[in-house]
Parts: sequence; structure tokens; C-alpha cells
Amino acid sequence: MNAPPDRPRRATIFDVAAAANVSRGTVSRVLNGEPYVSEAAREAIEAAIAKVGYVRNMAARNLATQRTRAIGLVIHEPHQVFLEDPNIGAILLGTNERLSEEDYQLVCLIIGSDRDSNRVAEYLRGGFVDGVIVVSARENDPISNAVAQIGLPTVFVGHPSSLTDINFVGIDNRTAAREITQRLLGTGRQQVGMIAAALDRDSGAERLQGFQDALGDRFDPDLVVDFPLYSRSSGVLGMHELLSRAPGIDGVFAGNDAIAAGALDVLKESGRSVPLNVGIVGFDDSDWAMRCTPRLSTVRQPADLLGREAASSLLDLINGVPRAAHGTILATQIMWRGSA
Amino acid sequence: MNAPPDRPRRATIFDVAAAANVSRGTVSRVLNGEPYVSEAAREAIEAAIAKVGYVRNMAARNLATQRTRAIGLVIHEPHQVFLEDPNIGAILLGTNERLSEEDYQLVCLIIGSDRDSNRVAEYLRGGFVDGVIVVSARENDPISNAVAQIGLPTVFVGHPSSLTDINFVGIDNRTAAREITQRLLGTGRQQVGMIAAALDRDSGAERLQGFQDALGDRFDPDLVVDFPLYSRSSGVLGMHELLSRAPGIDGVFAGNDAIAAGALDVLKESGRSVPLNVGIVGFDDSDWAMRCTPRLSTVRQPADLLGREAASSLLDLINGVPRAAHGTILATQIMWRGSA
DNA sequence: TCGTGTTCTGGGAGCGTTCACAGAATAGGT
DNA sequence: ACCTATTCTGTGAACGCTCCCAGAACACGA
Repeated sequence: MNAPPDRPRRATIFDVAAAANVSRGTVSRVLNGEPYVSEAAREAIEAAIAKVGYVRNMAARNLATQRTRAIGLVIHEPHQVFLEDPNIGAILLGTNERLSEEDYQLVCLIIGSDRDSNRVAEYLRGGFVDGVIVVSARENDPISNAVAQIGLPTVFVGHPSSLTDINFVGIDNRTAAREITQRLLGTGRQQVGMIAAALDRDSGAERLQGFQDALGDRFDPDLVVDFPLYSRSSGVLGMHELLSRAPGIDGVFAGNDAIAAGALDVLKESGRSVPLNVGIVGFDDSDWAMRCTPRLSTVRQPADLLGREAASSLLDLINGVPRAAHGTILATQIMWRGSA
Repeated sequence: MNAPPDRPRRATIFDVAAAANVSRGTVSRVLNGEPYVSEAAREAIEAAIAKVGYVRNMAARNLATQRTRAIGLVIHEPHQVFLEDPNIGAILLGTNERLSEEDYQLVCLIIGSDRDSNRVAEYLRGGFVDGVIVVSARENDPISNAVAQIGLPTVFVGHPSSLTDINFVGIDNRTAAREITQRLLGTGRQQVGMIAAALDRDSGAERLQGFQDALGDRFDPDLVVDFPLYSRSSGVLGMHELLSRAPGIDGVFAGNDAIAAGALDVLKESGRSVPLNVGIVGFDDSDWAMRCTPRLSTVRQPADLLGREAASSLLDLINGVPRAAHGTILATQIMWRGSA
């Protein structure tokens, strides 16, 4: 009885060198596309690689070079929202696309629990990646702080205000919120409220500020409710609450489109017409916006570009390319549709 | 002028050993929780670790141990669907949760282009992970074939029929599709069609088969349309097409909920009432289902469990734990609601 | 006191690369 | 013919860890 033939030892650079009758050094040079290799040697080595079925062992390479050509993308989201938030997906794809162009591998690290949080920090410290992108960080988020301390090149998508002197890309939530609220006011609404969410994140807090900016003296804290999550159910609960506080409300700024969708349903159920009796605007321009009746007026946020830009910044950071600013703000766009 | 103080050399196991006045061997034993270390040594080492700020270099560890305690999750989805498909997210979270329990790190690898495909294959070959989970593979998908050839322990979520002798977890799409179609027929529908999608995937093809099984003799190929993507717009286009082919159609089985939602909107626009004039059923029990009016009858697929189960199988595979079957089928559940 | 386990420790060898340096071969100019 | 650049090649020394073996230290009973 034989022992099971333990996975056969993988070919190493030595095997290639032997098969091609050259030294490891030369093989390494070919592998890395360096100059100063004769045509004959190159061909022999390429043939040998194919023959012995060689593939680089990355762990060894990483150890020797001290870099991995991989980037970590840390996503910290509670279950529910991860599934609902279209921005995360778009950011992810944008990042992946940009990194792909430079032949960097994107590695997504999902944090669902505190345990994950520690393991991810460990992973990042462990030298598996050359840099990190952190999305949707909360204020005083342990992982953000950990990441900031690891000393790896890091870019945040969004700007947790508890961290200073970091690299980030984002949008100007405050200005965008102010503008769309002003526009809503421009339709002649008299009593305008907000269903805010995620005030522990920069996006949440800034949108509320923008709302307040737009209202100025007319701002009434009683017409603001807030919830932890950007979710449809926050919209449902929030709208009920607002209606009970102010039955005559005729304008609502929702923290995002999912919230707006929930609020919209409640308004309809209550017999109010949108946009006739109540105007409502959202944020994100996610697919919720087009799925509602009437379609949602909202702020379009260039999520895929955020991802691309984050990747570009990070690559510059890693390669020591100097950058003027360490923060990048991308433009948003108001999508004015039928809901207000 | 000094050169910029190149990131200071990280502490190694040697530094710890020196600081604690022991040898590397002993430090390594403490690091790995091995027995045969005196209490005094352990304490000294732990203090030294804290003092010099040591963290393990994983690349070195991987090289020495030939394992990484990381698992790759390969997601191959066209842009749009990645964002819409809730199953992917749920599978991802389920997998992450299970791996987290065993202190394995999940690494998501997104494939958007052929270039990505090659890079990911390279990454997997490079020894970055101990095993792979492949989701939503297409038939004759290059990445699936590549993965199958790499020789890494692999589990597929879903079962591409072009690959034999693989490990997989999945649901019985065919039976589930047959059952929900039968139920739809049970409401007395006379002319039932299907908007199929993704026939190049096991899920797509099997759902169509199940539909056909249910109809038996009454199956009419003219009442089936198919699209490449599981998306709302497939539903819109498909429903238009079906209506033009058979204005009297009174039942529709949609390949998934997003399709059903699109179809539903078209039916309503055309002045038909659901479920009065036309009954419609979907698949997946995604959040689309509850968002529609009326709510969608659909098949609930335990996506998070699929993820967990895939992770468990893979861990067993890696650890050489024998398994009875190499395929696992999880149960689905019909969610009967108002749409039929 | 001596043996005989048992617990603990140190250090050599190896994992598969890259890097730097030295030396060989070749080419090109006097 | 010789000298000098230039191109090419081989090799030892890292990189930071684990594994394993040999041996030291200790405990305990005869």
C-alpha cells in the first residue's frame, strides 16, 4: 500500500534552470523581463518553463521582494446594507478595473464581525498586500484606526473626520445635499423634513449638515429623524414618524434612495400624492431611483470613478509618485426627476 | 541632507528572540501555541513581542509552511448583474462567516475581463491561497477550467455540467422550477410562458428544464424567450416579446425575481392585472420579491447556507477529511405570495 | 548516586525567490 | 595585437519563517 502520492512537488526555478542549462539568475531575469539576456537563453528558458510546467511561487517572491502586487479592499458593512448598497459594488468594480490595468490583484476583505476585524488587521499587517483601500468607514471605527496605524499606504473612500492627515477620495456630500434641498425648496415647499441615516459616517453627517445649510433660519430640528442604516425600512419608519410629528409636511430629503423608496411607499399609503402633496428627493441615484413611481430626484454619485480614483491614488502612493493633494473630491450631479 | 528614512525595517523573529534572550525556535513555538515552552520563556517572549512591536511576516511563513490559511473566492459576473444579484452577496457573506470561524481569511477575486481572468489564474497558481471557491461559473468558462487544472482544492457553487468529477454545492434548480411551475398551473392558468436567462449557466438551463418538465405535453417553445442576463431589463424585453407572441398569456415563470419585476411592470402598463389576468412567479426570493406589488411568489434559495456549506466542504478537502459525497444539494422552499 | 523519562531549548537546514556583485564572453576601437 | 566597453551569465547571500534533531535541564523513583 502506497501512501497517497502527496501533491507532486511543484517545479521551481532550479528545475527550469537545469532543463534550460542555464543558472537561476538568468531564469529570474527572463521571468522579470529584464534586459541582458541572450536570445538563445531566453528561448531555451521559455521552452523549459513550458516543459516542466513552472509557475512562480509568489510567497517566495514576496519574501524576497517585500512586495506583493496585491491591494486590499476593506469593506466594513453590516450584513443587510452590504447587500443593498449599490455604491459598494460600483466602487469595488471601479477599483478592480483600475488595478487590473496595472496588473495589480484586488483582494476584498469583508468585515462582518469584530473577529473578522482582527483577522483582517492581522492579514494586512502580515504583508499580504502593498496597500489598502478602506470603504464606508465609520467614525472611530476600530479597523480604520488599525489600518491607519499599520503604516501601509492607505486610501479611504469617504473621509472619516476622526482621522486626520489621511489620503482619501470622496464626494462633497454637504454641498450636494444643500443643492438638492435648495432645489426641493425651489418647488415651493413650506415644511421640509429629512430622514437622515448613518450619522456615524461622514456621508450621513455631511448630508444632514447640507440640509441644514439649505434651510438656514427655517431649519427645524423636529423635522429631522435619523436611523443607523441606509435602508428602506429606515425610510418607512422615518416617514411614519415625520407624518405623526408634522402631518402637513410637504417636502422630504431622504438620506439615500433606499430610504426615499420606503418613505415614498408610506406617503402613498397615507393617501398623499407625490409630487403633488409632498415632494421627495434622495441621494445616490441607485437603481431604486428609477424603480420608484414617480421616479426619484436624487444626487448621482460617481461610485465607479471613486473606485478608480482611489486605486490611482493608492498606486501613486505606493510608487512614491508625488501628489498635489492628499484628498480628491469628485463632482456629483443632480438628477431631477418626477418626485419633486 | 538625509535620504527619506525608508520605512523602518520591521522587527523579525530574531529581534524578539534577542529581546527575550531566547532562540528563534522558542519564539516560533510561542507564536504557534506549541507545547513545551516554559512559563518564564513564554512571558519573556510575549513581553518582547509587545516591546519590539513584532508581527509575523506571512510571506515568510507561507513559504516555510507551504500554506496560507487564505481561501480564494472567484466571482465571475458581468458588471451589471454583479450589482443586482443578491445571491452573490449572500453567498459571499455565508462563506466569510464559516471561514472566519476557522480563522481562515477570505479573499475575493473579481473577474470582469479576460485580462482579470488570467491574472486571477496566475494569482491562484502563485500559492496565495490554500483553496478556491468558484461561484456562478458559466459552461466552458475559461476560469473554471483553469481552476480545475490548477490542482488546488476547489469547490464550485453551482455545477457547471461541462465539468465532471468536481466538488460542488448547489440547489436543485430543475426540481424547484418544476414545482413552482406546477403550482402556477394549479391556479388554473391555460397559457403559461417563461422568460429564461443565462442558459449558459447551470441555473439557467436547469430552470428551463424544470419548466418544461412541469408542462409536459403542453410545453410550447414559442412561449419561451431567453436572455443572457438575469436582469430587470431582460424581464421588460421578455414580457413585451411574450405579449406580442401570445396576447392571451395568463402565466409567466421568470428565471429570477429581477426578471419577474420587469415583467410585472410591463404587464401592469399593458393594463393587465396581476394576479387576476396573469399569474407570475420568480426565483431567488431576493428583495425584489417583497418590493413588488403584488408580492412575488418565488423560490427561496438558501444562498448564505450555500456559502457556508461551500466553505465547510473546502475546509474538509484541504484538511483531508473524507466526505461521503462530492456534491451537496441544499433544499429550496417555495414562497407563495400574491402574484399568482 | 545513578539512571530514565520528560520537558524544554538552540541552531542548522530548507522553503523559492530576487538582488548584487564578480567574472566571462563578445564587440568595437586603436 | 591589445585595451576598453558592453552584454551576458553564474553564484552567494539575503528575505523571515518553520521543521526537526540533538542535546541540556529537570524531575523522580530506585
